[in-house]
Order: sequence, then C-alpha cells, then structure tokens
Amino acid sequence: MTNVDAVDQLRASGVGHGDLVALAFAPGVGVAMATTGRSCSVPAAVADPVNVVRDVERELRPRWVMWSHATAVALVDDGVRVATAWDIAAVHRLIFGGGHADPARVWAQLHDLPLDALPNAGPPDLFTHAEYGDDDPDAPTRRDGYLGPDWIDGGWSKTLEHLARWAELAAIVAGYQQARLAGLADPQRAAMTARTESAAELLCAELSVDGLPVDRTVADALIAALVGPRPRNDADTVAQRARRDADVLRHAPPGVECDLRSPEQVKSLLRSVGVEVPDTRAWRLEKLRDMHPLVDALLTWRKAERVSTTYGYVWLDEHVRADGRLRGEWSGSDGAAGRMTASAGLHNMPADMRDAVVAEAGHVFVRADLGQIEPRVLAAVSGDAALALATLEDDLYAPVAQQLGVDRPTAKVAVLGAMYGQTTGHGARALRGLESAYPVAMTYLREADQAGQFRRELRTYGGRLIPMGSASTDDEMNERDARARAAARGRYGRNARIQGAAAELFKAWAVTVRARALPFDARIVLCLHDELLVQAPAGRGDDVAHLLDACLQEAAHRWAPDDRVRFVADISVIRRWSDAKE
DNA sequence: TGCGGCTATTG
DNA sequence: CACAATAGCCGCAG
Repeated sequence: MTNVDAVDQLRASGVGHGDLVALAFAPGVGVAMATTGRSCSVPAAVADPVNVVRDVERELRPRWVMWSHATAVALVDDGVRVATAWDIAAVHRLIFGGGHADPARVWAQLHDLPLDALPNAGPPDLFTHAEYGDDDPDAPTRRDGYLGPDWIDGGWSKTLEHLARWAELAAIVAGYQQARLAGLADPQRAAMTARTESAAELLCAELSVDGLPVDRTVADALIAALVGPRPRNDADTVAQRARRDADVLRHAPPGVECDLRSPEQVKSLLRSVGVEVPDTRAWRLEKLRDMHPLVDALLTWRKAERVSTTYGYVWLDEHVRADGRLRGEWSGSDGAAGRMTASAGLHNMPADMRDAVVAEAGHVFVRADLGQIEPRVLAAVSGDAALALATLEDDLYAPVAQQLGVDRPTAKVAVLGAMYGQTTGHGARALRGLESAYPVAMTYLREADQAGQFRRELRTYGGRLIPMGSASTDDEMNERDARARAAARGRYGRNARIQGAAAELFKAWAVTVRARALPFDARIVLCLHDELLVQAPAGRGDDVAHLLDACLQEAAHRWAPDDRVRFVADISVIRRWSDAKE
C-alpha cells in the first residue's frame, strides 16, 4: 500500500473536504484509516507512516477522527499538523460530562451499559473466565457488549491489523456520537461545539509539544532575587532552607520550636507572641503585620518558600528545556465546566515571573484578553435584551450601575455575586436591583441554581453536560449538612453554566486564531481562560493584532449568531508577557 | 502510599 | 474571599 493508494481509495469511497476519516497511529508500527458508510477500510504501512497522513491532509483535508488527543500529540511530534479533527474523548466529555473518556468507557456509555460493571483489565478471574471464557480473544467486543479489556490493552500498538480495527471502531463510535448530539436540545449547536472542542484538542497537542518561550537567564535572576543563588548541592539546599527558617524564628520567644510548614504549629507560634488567629492565611495576617515583627517575617518567608518549592530552580530544570521552552501537558476540557487546563505552572505562574516570558529573536508577542467575558456571555446565553444593551459599552458595569442606581464597584460585585451565587453581604440590595433590571438573565442563573440543588441534568449553552456527582452519601448527612451541600451545588451549577459557556466561546476564538494565523507564521503559545498569547514574526505584529480582533468577531458570530451582544478584547503587541498594560 | 486539609498562585 | 484550576507540604489512616 502506498501513499497514493491511500488517497485514491479514500477519494474513491467518496471522502472529501471535511468528511470523517478515522485515524489510528502508532509510531514504529504504522497508520490505519477507516471510514464508515460502506465500511471502506484503508490500512497503510509505509516506511514513514506520517507521510500518508500528510498526503491525505493535503489532497482531501478530511476531519480526522481520533480516540484522544494523544494521537494528535504523536502526529505533531512527528511534524504533522492537521486542520480539523473529531476527538472522541473530547466529544465524550461534552456529551456525558466529567473527565474520563477512555475507549472502554466511551463504548459502554454510548451503548447504555452500566459503568460499575465495566470489565477490568488483567488476568481473568474465575467469574469472568466462566462467563466469557469462550469469547473470541481477537474480537474487540464481548458477548455482553463491553469492549474486551485484554483486547484494549494488547491491541493499540501491536500490529497493523489491530490498528485497523481501532480505526474502524473509531469511525463507528464517531457515528454514534453524532447520533447522540442530534438528540440534544440544540443539535446544530452541539455538533458545532463538538467540532470546536476537537480543534481545541489539536491546539492543546501543539501547545504541549511547542511550549512557551522563556528566557532562562531572566528567570534565574528573578528566582535569585527572592530565594538567593542556585544551591551548589543538596547540603547547600538544606543550609539555605535552615537560614530562611531561622530568619523567622529569631523573632520568637527563646526556646520556642516550630515547623513553619505546619499550619497548626504556626498558629501556636503566633499565639506565643500574642497573636491569636483562626487560621494563618496571608490575607488575614496581612492586617496584623504591625502587631509583631514575627508576622512580617513569616509573610516574607511564605513568599520565598513558595518560590523555592513551586516556582524555583527545580521547576525551571524540570519544565524548561535547553531550547528555552516551558512545556506542560494541556487538556482541552478537564474540569467541571470545560475550561482548558495546563500543568507545569503555565496557568498559575506568579505575575512577577512573567518578566521571563520573552518572545524569541525576530519575534513579538501579540497578547489579547477578553474584557468582562462572563457577564457578556451571560447576556448572550440567557438572551437578556437589557443586559445585551449594556454590553455595547466598553465598560459593561457603567450602564449596569446607572440602571441600578449604585456606584460601579457595587454593581460589579452584584453582577459577579449573581454569577457565583453569593446571596449575603453588602451586595444583597444591589442583587435585588438586578432581579428587576435584568429578569431574563437572573432567571437563567436561578434555573441553573435549582438544577444544581436538585441534581437535575444541566448543560451549558454549547451542550456540555455539567457533572453533578452522585447522591450516594446524602443520607449519611444530617439536615443542615445536606442543605449546605445542596446550596453549594446550586452555586456550582450557576457558575458552571457561565464559566462553561465562556470557555466554549474562548475555545471558538482560539481555534479560529489557530487556523487564521497560520499564513502569518504566527502561533498561539499560551491560552489562559480569557487570554491568548501569540508569537508572531516581528514584522507581522500589527497584522496579527488586527487578526485577533477579527477572529473574535468571527467566532462570536458563529458561536452566538445573535449579534446583540458585543465582545471586546484588549490587544497589544509586546516583547515580553509582563509588558502588557493592565 | 493515598487522601483530606491548609496554603498560595492564577483567571 | 463566592466560582474554577494546579501544586506543594503536613498529618493521619491503612
């Protein structure tokens, strides 16, 4: 089988631009492709299997069905980047909620098979042997309908025949998923979300492989300023640590021992100098800084300790490679509401450390962040005409404040409180104002709250199921605990619907930028919930800046064709991440 | 060794 | 100090 054969066979079976072609890929073994319909299966083994993918992508540009974004990572590792995908794991998380989406689970849930009877991998015990001992070990499915665990474990990368079966299964599963999406409240929009989420997985694969440009020299200097020079050996590490501890403990009464890393002991330590606190959180101690020199020393110690344990030399060595790129694992929709997540500190890097994130030679960063994204999203998904009117302003809170007859900070706290589920405190009166000014939006939030409290099925605007957990522990709780939990679920549902919809819009924007930025040789290097960092050739900075705004308008229109809601982005062309004005 | 609690960082 | 996340260390149970 040659590359040309693969293209011809796919073309002959009617595959064109955007049609689904399932792909199974194992480095060193080969690549298999499959389409559904007339069960046309095209396995191919050549010297360099990714060339087949590259050729088919160029000639036919199908939508590649993959079991998970691990396939995309393997492709990107081998230098192949495809335009579009149908990521089975991502679509599964959309349809069924939650984070787990391995093939066994995906198959079972699509067939309405109970998950608690999911067969385990490993050597068969007496029971399973008696029950399924005469199942065909080479067939993927068992007589009870589940995927066979031994087939799954042994089947991924062993032989080309197995790869072909995986590709065929993927094509079938994608079809089942499309049928499920067609049964949701808004099938068109759910299918669009599935495509967007899949493209976001491709972006995640690229982010994982490409990494974020970091200037090691700057990073080293920043760390040195906070915790001192890089320790020469383990003994040096211990000595530096002891010295930092001693700087705090010298303020304690003589003879008082304390492990500063133990909150309970720190509380005792504080008590020994006359400072009584229920916990030792920084925001609480901040107000007591002047009460005793020990408090100030402790807060300084905490800062340095944080850097040395989490964002220090160890972190740099572990995640920044010789090419000056900080790499973490990216996930397109981990978490409750479907936000992107990243490891290696990419999403919670201390602001000071952003000085070290510098565009590479001959390049600039184009940074863009969405303004007031959550209230704008609320206006869009709820269809509240009055709130939509407020989004026409650059600062949405200004007209809201005017409407409510309160100052801007109060209006902001009230709106955020409504979305997070705060019902007490200073914003309570303004909250009632919101009810009468924006009843449609407030009803939308209240319905999400109720759904959460009563564990009713709840989906985001784009169709993602918001996982509610199980009710199994409810009876073990007393009345008050149960009510508190229900209230927490209410806040969770309320927020997940907004945060989740915001994540969907953000991803629609990001994948649009991914596609449109290619001709400019610009690449997204970081996604941060409402912020994009793009690296572009130095001469293209302004072009890409305009592109980012155009992509936002395009994505917003596609995501919510009701153009009454305005979305805005703050965009700047910079050399280092910290140069962006805030 | 695994897990909940506490703490800090980000959006 | 509501909502979400990652990540480290401590203390305790198994």
